[in-house]
Amino acid sequence: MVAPPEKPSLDGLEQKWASRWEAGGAYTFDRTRPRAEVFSIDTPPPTISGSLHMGSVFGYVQTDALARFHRMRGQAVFYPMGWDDNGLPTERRVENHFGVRCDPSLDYDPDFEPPAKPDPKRKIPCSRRRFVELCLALTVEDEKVFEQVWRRVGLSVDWSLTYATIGPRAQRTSQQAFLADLARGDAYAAEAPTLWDVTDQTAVAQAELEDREQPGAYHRYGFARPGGGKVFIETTRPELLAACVALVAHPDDERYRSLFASTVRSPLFDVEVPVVAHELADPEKGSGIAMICTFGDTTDVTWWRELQLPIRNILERNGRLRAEPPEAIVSEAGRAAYAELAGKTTKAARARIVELLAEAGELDGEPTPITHPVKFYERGDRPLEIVTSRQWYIRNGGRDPELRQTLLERGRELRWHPAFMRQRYESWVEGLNGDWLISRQRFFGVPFPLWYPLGDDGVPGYDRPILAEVASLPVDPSSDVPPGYTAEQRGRPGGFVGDPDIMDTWATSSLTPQITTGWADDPDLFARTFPMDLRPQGPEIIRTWLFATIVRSQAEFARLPWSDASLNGWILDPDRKKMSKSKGNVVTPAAVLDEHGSDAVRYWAVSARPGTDTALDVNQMKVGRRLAIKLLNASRFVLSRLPDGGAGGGGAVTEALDRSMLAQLAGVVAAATTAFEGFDYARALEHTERFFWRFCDDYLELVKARAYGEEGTAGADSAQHALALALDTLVGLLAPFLPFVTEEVWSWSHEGSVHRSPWPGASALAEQAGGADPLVLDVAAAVLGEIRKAKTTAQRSLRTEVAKVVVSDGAERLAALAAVAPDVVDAGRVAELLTAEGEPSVVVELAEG
RNA sequence: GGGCGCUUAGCUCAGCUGGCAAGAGCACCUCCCUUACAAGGAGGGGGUCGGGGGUUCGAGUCCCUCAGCGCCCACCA
Repeated sequence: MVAPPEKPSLDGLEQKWASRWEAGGAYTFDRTRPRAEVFSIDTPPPTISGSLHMGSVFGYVQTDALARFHRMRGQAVFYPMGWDDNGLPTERRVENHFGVRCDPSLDYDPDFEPPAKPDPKRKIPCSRRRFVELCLALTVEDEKVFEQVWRRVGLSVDWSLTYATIGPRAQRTSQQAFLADLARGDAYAAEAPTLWDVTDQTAVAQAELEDREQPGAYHRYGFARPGGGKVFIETTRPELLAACVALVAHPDDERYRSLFASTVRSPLFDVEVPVVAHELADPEKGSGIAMICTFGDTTDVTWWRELQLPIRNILERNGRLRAEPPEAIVSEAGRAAYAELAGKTTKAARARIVELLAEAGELDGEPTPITHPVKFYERGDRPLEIVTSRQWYIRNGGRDPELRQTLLERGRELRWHPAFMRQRYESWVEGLNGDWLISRQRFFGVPFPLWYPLGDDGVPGYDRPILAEVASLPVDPSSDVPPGYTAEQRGRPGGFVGDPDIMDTWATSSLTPQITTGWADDPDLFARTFPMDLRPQGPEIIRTWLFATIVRSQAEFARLPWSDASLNGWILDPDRKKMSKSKGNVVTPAAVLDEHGSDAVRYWAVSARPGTDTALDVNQMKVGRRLAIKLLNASRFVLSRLPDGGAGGGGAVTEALDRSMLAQLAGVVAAATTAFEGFDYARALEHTERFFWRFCDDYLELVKARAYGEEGTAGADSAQHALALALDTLVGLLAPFLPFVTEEVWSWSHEGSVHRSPWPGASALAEQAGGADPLVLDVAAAVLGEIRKAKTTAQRSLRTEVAKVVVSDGAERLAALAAVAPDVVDAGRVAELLTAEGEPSVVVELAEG
């Protein structure tokens, strides 16, 4: 306990208290507590290779306010922090940072050093193991930056519970969960057409897609009908003509009905393809009949599958057309035409085939420019292609109506804050069109814990994988040896090979509840923390993180992983655009924190309604700073009036004004508590803040003279007890929002941390208020307000003496006023206060001066 | 094409189950060094609550409809 300084200031509070909290273990999770007394939070692990921006601070601070509330309520708050460091974003960053690229065919060279001057145009190849080492080195640095900002804004996480998605615990959990999924049949491998990013050369999942409007053109050309004449199709992908396996029209389309079950011949390549019927063919689109290629888009995949068409693949994984033409092209002219396209990118091939079609007189008219949505990998910059490959999947209801229904029901069971966010979950689940593809042909991530035996012919036995033993996890099949084999047998006929892929980063992130609560390795902790209480996150990752987490929990536990989910809003720049790096409007948190201070920035974040998009508003931070300074000064004043500087306690509150104030405060505590219980931190703050200003502006002024002892000891005692009680209550109510300044103020009159003190209770206040009427304070404040107004209007100082005040009002309000008349007289410097029943009015007569 | 959210003072936003003579902060204007606070305080001006219809004694608050903005989802040849 330290007496308040003469001139309280916010300077230095952040460093001072952050280090004391750390040293004192203020936020350490008490793992002896039973599940019922634990509040566990499934914190989003930020992508540490991404830039830190104010949007992150925004959401995390809101969650922290909730964490602090629950901690003060006496719960053991389980609040870990994770770093999402695996996956493509880190690989990209490492490639650019060090000027290297991963070449898995290279042997490990421990002496390999990245170039001194990285050249983005000429990245030096390095082995997979070395590449992963570089990734790990860089992520460690990135994590430090994030941790510093989180500590700076005062997140009350238990830093001993930190994890990384590439760390051993996350790897073990991911692999163990995968093996469990595999055993249950919730995970499986399949060879199938998949969406493919040609730049990163990996498969991607439905959840990672986004549509982008792209310029394109309809190209119209004809297929030769059997009896002569042509049937014209329109396509935006003419370069896939060689991959065409059929034409399709709607079964009811009169124009093409006669062609069904017949065949037509393609231009240039002279390949015979059937004309088929399918409901998905839209008579309104183009010419009403479409080319089915393997594969131009996902509709092609549907047609190919449902109509059982052959596959005619012309696209390599690098996005270029294959060197050899499909076997179906037999004519010399056709093979020559294909040779013109071989090896070209789709874009170049498109340009060339248009020329070829035009030269051959096959193009009907000029291509018609259009813009149309094209699927992209969300992190990619070239359109996705579809290639057939062997991949791992996890069942997510995309092919199983029963599971889908179960997952929808889980979504309804979950309490969403705000509730409307559930709509996004529902539309996502309802729109699923396949299982979750979790394998990625990349390097920095959690490997699949299995190997394949090699036959005597050197061909992997994909249908009989060798699984890792759970006790051996985590394993890396590219360096570890499967049970029953020796290292020398790797890659040899009769030996084995490791599965080369890694898991999608969401396949790990979807297990954050399992990772943090110790599902795989700490049954005691697991029992105390799972299922968790709260999943806080951004709305943009409902379809990925939130959904995938429910999928995994449903598979393993057949239950929700948490009871509540809170969704924060977007941060918009002052022009109401969503902040993003590409727009160059990102403000770094460090700069903002430096300028305004943590409590002020936190105030801005927690003023925003849950789930509401919010502008980055510097003004709001200034308001928060003002509130913090006000708290310092008001607290200093209150404590200066208390005997022993506030260390004493107890005593009775007897005066009407004091009791009325406490009665109002009791209502505020109740309202704030209710709001917090409903995860509405912003409303809790609003109630508290409104009262706090009323307390400072009116109550403190009204009670001041009495607190100074000008009205005798009894009145002073009552004031002092009320002041002490109110101050402790207000500091407690504000603590979740402004942890630094409240801790400072608390330390002036208490030992220990306010953040470990009990959340204020309404009943103790109500007891001291003794059933007093909240109206009393309101009436007193109103009259005082009129007196001030009179002085201000007269352009006189507030110290000006008042000769006479005549208050006219109803009996009830006059009675209230009578009870506090001496306080009003003192605060207003009034010589004579008269009252009369009648229409409400306050007449103020200033003294001469 | 389906869905969700938003539209309240110049700006950023509250206004929860209908009672508001419409709020806060910032900005603007006036005044005040008052012994907690000049990184302050006291006051003031400013809004037909997006448009239109309806329910109701009463609507910013409920219903319908239209418009604009943002977002989510969708099999977009």
